[in-house]
Amino acid sequence: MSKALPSPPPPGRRVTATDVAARAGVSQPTVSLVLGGNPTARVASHTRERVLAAARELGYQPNLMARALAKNRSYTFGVVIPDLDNPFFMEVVSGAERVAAEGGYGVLLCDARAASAVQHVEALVSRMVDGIVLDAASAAEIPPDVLAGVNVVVIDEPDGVHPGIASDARDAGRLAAQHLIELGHRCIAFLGPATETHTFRLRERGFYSGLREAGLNLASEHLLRVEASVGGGRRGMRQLLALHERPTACFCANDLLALGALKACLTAGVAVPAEMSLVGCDDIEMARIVTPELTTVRIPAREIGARAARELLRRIDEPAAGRKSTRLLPASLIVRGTTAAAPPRP
Amino acid sequence: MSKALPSPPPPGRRVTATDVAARAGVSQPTVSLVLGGNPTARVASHTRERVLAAARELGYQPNLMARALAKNRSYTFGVVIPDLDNPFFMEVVSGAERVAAEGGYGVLLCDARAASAVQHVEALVSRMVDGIVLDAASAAEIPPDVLAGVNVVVIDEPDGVHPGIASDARDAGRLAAQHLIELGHRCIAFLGPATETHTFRLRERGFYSGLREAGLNLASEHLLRVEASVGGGRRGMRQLLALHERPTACFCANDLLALGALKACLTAGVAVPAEMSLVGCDDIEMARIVTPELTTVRIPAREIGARAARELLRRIDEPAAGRKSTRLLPASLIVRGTTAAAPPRP
DNA sequence: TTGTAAGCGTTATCAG
DNA sequence: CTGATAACGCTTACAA
Repeated sequence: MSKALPSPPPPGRRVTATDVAARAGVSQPTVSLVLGGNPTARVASHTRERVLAAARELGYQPNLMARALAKNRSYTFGVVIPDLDNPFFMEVVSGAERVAAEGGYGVLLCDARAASAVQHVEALVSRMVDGIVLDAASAAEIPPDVLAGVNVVVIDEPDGVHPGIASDARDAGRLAAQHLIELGHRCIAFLGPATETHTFRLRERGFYSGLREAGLNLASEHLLRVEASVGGGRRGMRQLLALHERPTACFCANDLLALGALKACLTAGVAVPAEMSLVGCDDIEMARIVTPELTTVRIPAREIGARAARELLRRIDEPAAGRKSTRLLPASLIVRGTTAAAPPRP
Repeated sequence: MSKALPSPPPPGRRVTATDVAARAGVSQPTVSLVLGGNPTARVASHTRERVLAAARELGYQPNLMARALAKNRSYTFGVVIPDLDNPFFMEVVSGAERVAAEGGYGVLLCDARAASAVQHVEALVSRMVDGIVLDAASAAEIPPDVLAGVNVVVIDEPDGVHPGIASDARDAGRLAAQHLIELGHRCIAFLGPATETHTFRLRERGFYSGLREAGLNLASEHLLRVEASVGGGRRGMRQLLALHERPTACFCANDLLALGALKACLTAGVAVPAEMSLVGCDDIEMARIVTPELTTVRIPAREIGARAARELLRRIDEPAAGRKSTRLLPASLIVRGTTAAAPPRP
């Protein structure tokens, strides 16, 4: 009789802390004290063990929604991404998801194509997320007041108001320019996305300044803005190939564009890299799969996602954290098969 | 004095239904009635408007956590995926996210590489998700009892206990076999992933039966199981190329493998499709980017994800829904550049 | 050390 | 039609 088990194994409902309490013969808050992981709360090891045993036997799992409501903390992040079909962003998501999961956080994924970024962010706030990873393009669409008081990290856009994790986009552009110039190219084109995000502007500027340092200029007809996708790259390159003064090299502001451009060249019978050198940016996995393999500037996508999540975690613990001086992640040139010395002038 | 506004604009906290009630001069539950979207509850249009006005002025957004707790419904789905780096799964996620978002549902993304599928599912249940989309490989790892009472849809594995959305994997394999046979190939290899999931087994079997129908057989040395990635495909094809009796064609159980195989051929100087025909499976975007473009069997990934989410939505509304007789989504052969007539026998 | 009581922001069940 | 009142499952003072 010393071991009466007052409560029967639970009915259909999920096991609650109250069930555990009943079984352990303690009050419900005591269960919360034991299992809540609150380090300041000391409880007799005697009862602690009883509670733990009861919890184990019943297979208790705390209800995170209830906890969220009580603690005003959902242990969830939101991640808003402009285009899930771009492998670059998937890597960012993947990196963020990993560190979030390790920290016990869930990740709510939002594709900004399906609904507007504003709607997504509002929904996330309604869900009491503890932080949001936002890409630059989406961030730009959001009126400042809806982001007020939200823990936000912006990817690739130091907007001055939110902390951000960014790659050294300027250097990325410059690296591409320098590489092509060293190979002897003098007539170089630029293919960029039509979106006006900071990163792409910087890649472009870095590229220009790289050209300028070598005394080169970009003919306006050699600057093309297209949709940021494989299709866009294809169309853009077709246009460049049709030009009277055809460039001998092209820097594409991201790898999808570059892959499209490569495809357009091969389809048109233009030899890469013999007649056209191509440099991409991002270094997505695909870059190593095409033939010839794509020369590109590597941006550490996974690392960006991981850092963004870590930054959110940090700011949850110490909300006082001043806007950390956005350290830039380095970009690095990866020379593969789509670049070669410029053909001799005709 | 007829328009006294009792409550000042809200302090730092988020606006709650109580704030709205105070402002509208009604009780808090009334606010809930008006904004809760409950169609059966009728409220005087007079007060309804006052409430709506107050809500608008205050910028009220209901707290979904609180709602979740009260309604025992979180308006959130979980999606567990074995490998976020496989574009096929990203498409599945993308499709699921879209219909979830349209239905007002959030999506918690879980990468089964970061943590075990069991941990992910337990975490999801703790978060009171209203449904889980689970890939076959992850589903296999999960003890049945942790899935008890959970609204689950399994991707590509009719396991008999949970509803599933699946492609016609058997037919996919058969289509590949028939295509290669029609091209005159007689010595055909198979490259599959080492994982033992239903879909891949079926693709394999369908492939065999396609061969058998033509009186062909698969030499055991022509059956290779490798890691389900580009690298795996590369290594597998290298092995095949080194064989004394080298096959003239190969069916790869997914596109990543096929792309790796293609890469291995091109690297080794083996002409595709002249000396080696390749058929992939999935039809990821990359398939159209490589040169030559990959012949493959199309599996409608996005549609699978979308249907999985729709099925969850359906089963939330009518939990009685019997295990819908998993209708198979058709696979279709997409002939592109990596297949050609078999070379004449030496 | 532990139990009691209050509260998180909703929704649901009833009286009035 | 509307307003109390009681959940939902948890955390956090505060008392005992």
